[in-house]
Amino acid sequence: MSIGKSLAEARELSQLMIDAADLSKDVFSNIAQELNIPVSLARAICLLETPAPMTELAARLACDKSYITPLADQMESLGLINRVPGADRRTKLLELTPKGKAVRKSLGEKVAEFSPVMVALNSAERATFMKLLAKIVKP
Amino acid sequence: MSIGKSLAEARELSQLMIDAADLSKDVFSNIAQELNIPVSLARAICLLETPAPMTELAARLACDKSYITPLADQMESLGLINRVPGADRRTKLLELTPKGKAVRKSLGEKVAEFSPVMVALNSAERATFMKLLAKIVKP
DNA sequence: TATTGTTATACTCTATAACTATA
DNA sequence: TATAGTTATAGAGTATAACAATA
Repeated sequence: MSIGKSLAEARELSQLMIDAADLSKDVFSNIAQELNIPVSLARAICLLETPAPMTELAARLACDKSYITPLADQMESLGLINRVPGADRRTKLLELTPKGKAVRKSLGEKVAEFSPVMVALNSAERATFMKLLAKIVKP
Repeated sequence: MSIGKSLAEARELSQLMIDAADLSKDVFSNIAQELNIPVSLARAICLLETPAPMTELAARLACDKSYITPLADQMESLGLINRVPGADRRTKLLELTPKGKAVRKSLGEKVAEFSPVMVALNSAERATFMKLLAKIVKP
């Protein structure tokens, strides 16, 4: 294969992958918007299946802990979580309220229904896609 | 298939796809950094195979034209492009200098060599991957 | 001394709106 | 009137650093 060709292939394939990821994020944003939840909060809510310390949530979101405080403030003021005592007196767990759990369930259902990978690919294709993605991400 | 299972699959697959795209972007950022080019400029340079009006570059980068001016300023001050007259007296074309072309060539070569999709997948796998991505993005 | 969460601040990226000059 | 590029400004999203309480 010529160098020029692999160059073009690398660019095209990388760009297509980025486009697909962006599309997936856009769909998630739209789902969050329909539920009247800022998308940053929706992401956090998805990661709160069980109560978690704020530092742990920061790790899951791959962001700084200082970013979590205003996020938690917003979720709290929307009645989606409560700050409950943790192992320490330092630690606060973010725990979904019943309303928060309902929102999380709705998010999950809509993601399963409208996520581009679910809409565009059948079960066998998704299995293949998963294997290829794992190869790209893992090494 | 249970609803719970497809929900988990949707999330896992979407997240993996986003992770793969982020990895690809990180690799590109590192390549740009090694060449001492801000990544925003590197992206633009890749799209300037032939001289293009600034509005056209904005369209290719999917951004507002007002974002192009400072980008062009930086590229110009680094000696990577020149603003040359276009069809109109309004239009300016961004044209890579010899240095700009050399940087673009280096970028292309490194992308072809280090892009995660190229590193992780063989030719047949890339063909499959491309088809699946096209299905996700196109419809 | 190290860690949890908070606060205040600052930075990066990008867009909006108003402007100039052409068309 | 519409278009190309520019300018000034503003906003979203996120990080850094210093701090308080606790360990």
